Parts: sequence; structure tokens; C-alpha cells
Amino acid sequence: MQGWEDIRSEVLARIRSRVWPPGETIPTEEALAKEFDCARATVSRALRELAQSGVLERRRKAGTRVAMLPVRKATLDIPVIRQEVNAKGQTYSFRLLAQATATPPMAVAARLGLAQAAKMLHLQTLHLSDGRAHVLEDRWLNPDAVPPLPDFAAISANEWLVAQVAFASGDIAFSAEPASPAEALALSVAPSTALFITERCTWSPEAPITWVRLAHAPGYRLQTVL
Amino acid sequence: MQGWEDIRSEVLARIRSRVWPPGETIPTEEALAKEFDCARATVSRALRELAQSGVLERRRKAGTRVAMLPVRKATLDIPVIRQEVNAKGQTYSFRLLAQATATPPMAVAARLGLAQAAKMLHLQTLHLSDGRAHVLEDRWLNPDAVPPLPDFAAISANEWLVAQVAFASGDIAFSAEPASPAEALALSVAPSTALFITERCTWSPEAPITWVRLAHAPGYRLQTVL
DNA sequence: AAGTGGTCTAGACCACGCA
DNA sequence: GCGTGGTCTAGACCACTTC
Repeated sequence: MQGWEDIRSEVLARIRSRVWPPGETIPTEEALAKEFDCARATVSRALRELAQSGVLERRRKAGTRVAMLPVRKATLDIPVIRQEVNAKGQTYSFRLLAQATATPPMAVAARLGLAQAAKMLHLQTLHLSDGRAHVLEDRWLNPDAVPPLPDFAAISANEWLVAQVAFASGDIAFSAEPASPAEALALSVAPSTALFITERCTWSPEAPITWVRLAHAPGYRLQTVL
Repeated sequence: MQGWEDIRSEVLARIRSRVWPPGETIPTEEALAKEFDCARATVSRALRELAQSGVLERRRKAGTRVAMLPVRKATLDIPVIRQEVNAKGQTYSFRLLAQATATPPMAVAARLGLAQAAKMLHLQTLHLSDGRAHVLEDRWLNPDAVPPLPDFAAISANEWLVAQVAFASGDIAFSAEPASPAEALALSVAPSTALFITERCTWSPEAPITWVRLAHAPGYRLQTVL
């Protein structure tokens, strides 16, 4: 017969063909279950997925409507850098450029919600792909929030943290910025070159863990399917 | 008692606290249902959501494992530009800079899978936020794939298409590029300024619809919560 | 072959939010 | 109040994949 994916497709087809135009209230789960001759839970599953991807808006009592101005939701995969390089069939390596304990810049401390005077571990790591500069990582790490630190010349902070502090919450932002003189030097590009920047904050339930800024070498593209 | 969200939290807590470390196989749905004293479907829902967010890997017969190198999945909202500006409490406006029928550049035709000789509609639109340049939109539109065209000086192509070709599939990519002379002029920035670029292709089931490149004014950040 | 997740069912109760 | 979606249940069968 049909599964919830078929029902999702059928509903989507009716939306695309304007049988159910934007803003319109579609039939209730019960009515659709009757039409498709299946259990309500099956319809529910299909409609839930469509709502999650922004196609439908659902409210109790009000019913289910086709979204007026659909906010497209794109899902991005954010892999560990080593994986990302390997996925392209290239060889990954990295170099620890600097490691020091210091007080972070005001902006970093503020973002993490730490007292500015707090000492943090500052790491700079260059990630290479087939021996060429790929990403420059600038990281501030709260040493109180994580287990005893390893030798960051042997395992990249990027990868170690993922394993240690798995699945913590946080936020992430993407932007474009001109390469600072230091970044230009590390990445072997001209100063002020347009760089793709990933900036990320991570908290454990108890304390801020880390702030990291990744400056990607020119040509980097973050891509996904809608 | 407890719902699937509580079970999700509990499982996540066990993962974070390393009761179930990365790579470990966790108990079966049936076993967990017994432990939590609920139906298997409830456990299933909780584990499905965790798998969807990359925390768990599930395979029939093999069972459910904690992901070794969790690929973080971030969900981005991609609103219509007018909405995006309004959400910041600013006033949206736009200016149609150019409109012409022409043959697209080879790169665009190739990406859309069209013969290079095909004529397409070329639109350049400047989107403004509180009267200041915000995004420069460069769009190629397949006129055969959409209903009769409106006056793009009255409604922006960005918004018209969302309503007309709702929920089509496509892909999207983000990058950083230096402003071309034309872009610099339109956005009132110095040439070679680092710009955040969004590039997007859209297809309907039958035909390619549109290719669009958005060049965002400096300071733009694409942000989300993990 | 057998174990595990994936899905479906028929029914029930609950929570929310319009009227 | 009462209609709608949100969830849970107990059971069943199926699909995949490893053993």
C-alpha cells in the first residue's frame, strides 16, 4: 500500500500544484487518514515532517496550513576537519602553531559569559589538505570545563574536543572577512583576501567550554541540498 | 510519567556523562522500553530524533551506537530577504537595477543543466535595509518554467519566486569572495571587499527554474543554534 | 536464520487555543 | 466547550543486515 513517505509526497504534490495554495488550511489528520485509508498516526508522521521542513504550519484547533512565506530550512553537516578533508580524497595533517595560557579578548570572554580576567588556553592550529593550508583555527578553551589536556601537537584540538565534549550545545555563525596580516601569513594568501569564517561557541550544561574561529582558505564552499 | 522528550534527554545525558561512550552499542529499543516502562514506539521516537541530529547511528540488526565522530547537523533558516530585514526591525526596500533577456554564462547554464544557447531572463536587484545597500541579487530565470512574469520593479524576484515556485528542490552554497568592480559599485564598498556569497539553484520536477547569487554587504552573518 | 530497527494499526487520552 | 494536533499504547508485520 502506502507509507508515510508516500503521503508526504502526495501532500507536497498538492501544495506544489496549488490544489492547496499558500495560506490554505488543509484537511484534518482524521479526514486525510480516511481519504488515504490509513491510520491517523501515519498521516500525522507525514505532516509532522512537512511542518518541520517549513512547508506546513500546524496549530492545535486552528488546523494545518500551507506556509505563506515558506522559510526554507537547510540542514548543514558540520564535520570534523579531518573528516572533511578525507571526504575529498585528500590527505589531512595539521600543525600546532601556538599554545599559551592567557586572558581572552573581551569579545571572546563576553560571548562565553566568562569574567574577562579568567585565564584560558589559547591554541592556534593550521589544518592542511594535501600539505596545503586549508583552515586556520583560533581557539580559546576553558581548562576548567574539560578533562586533563592532551598533547595538542599530537591530536588536534578540533578533533579532541568533539570526542571529549560530545554533543554539548552551542551556536555557530558564518561570515566573510578580510584576512588579517597574521591570517594571511598562516594561510599563504595576500592580506585582505576574502576568507570564509566559521565562528562557534560551545557550552556544557555547567560552564562555557570553548570559542573557536575557523578561517578557511579561499575556494572553500559550504554546500547543502534543500 | 514521561514522554519521548524525557527519554531523549536521559539518553543524551548518559552519552554526555560517558555511561555510553562514543562507539558503544546502547541497549535495544525493547530493552529501553522495559527500563523506562513505556511502549517501544516511544523509545523509538526518542532514538530516531537523536539519530537524525547525528548523535546516534542506527542499523538494523547491528543495533544503535553512539556516533564516534559526531557530524553536527545545524539547521539554517533561509528567509525571504524582506522578512530577514523586517525581523531586524528595519525597513525593507529594493531597486531593480537591470532586466534583460540573454544567454546565461556557461557556468550558470551548466549548473542548471540547460543548453548554453537557451535564452533566460537576467535580473539584477539591490535589496536595501533602512535605505542602505544590503544584498545584491544576480538572478537568471528560466521563463518557460514559470507563469507569466510580473513587473519585477513592483515585486522583487526573490519574493515572487518563493510564492510561485513554492517548495521546489534545489541546492545552496555559501562562500566568501572579493567584490567585483560592479558589485563594489552597487553595494557602495571598496573593490575586493570580502563579501558573503549565497548561491542557489532551483529546479521544479520538470525543468530548471532559476540560479541566483546573493552578495551580502559587509557585516552580514548567517547564524544558528546547534 | 535470527535479531534489530522501521513502520503501521486502532484506539485512547491529553493539551492547547479558538469561539 | 470543543475541535484540532500531539502523544502514548500494545501489538503486529516487515526489511534489512549481520551472523
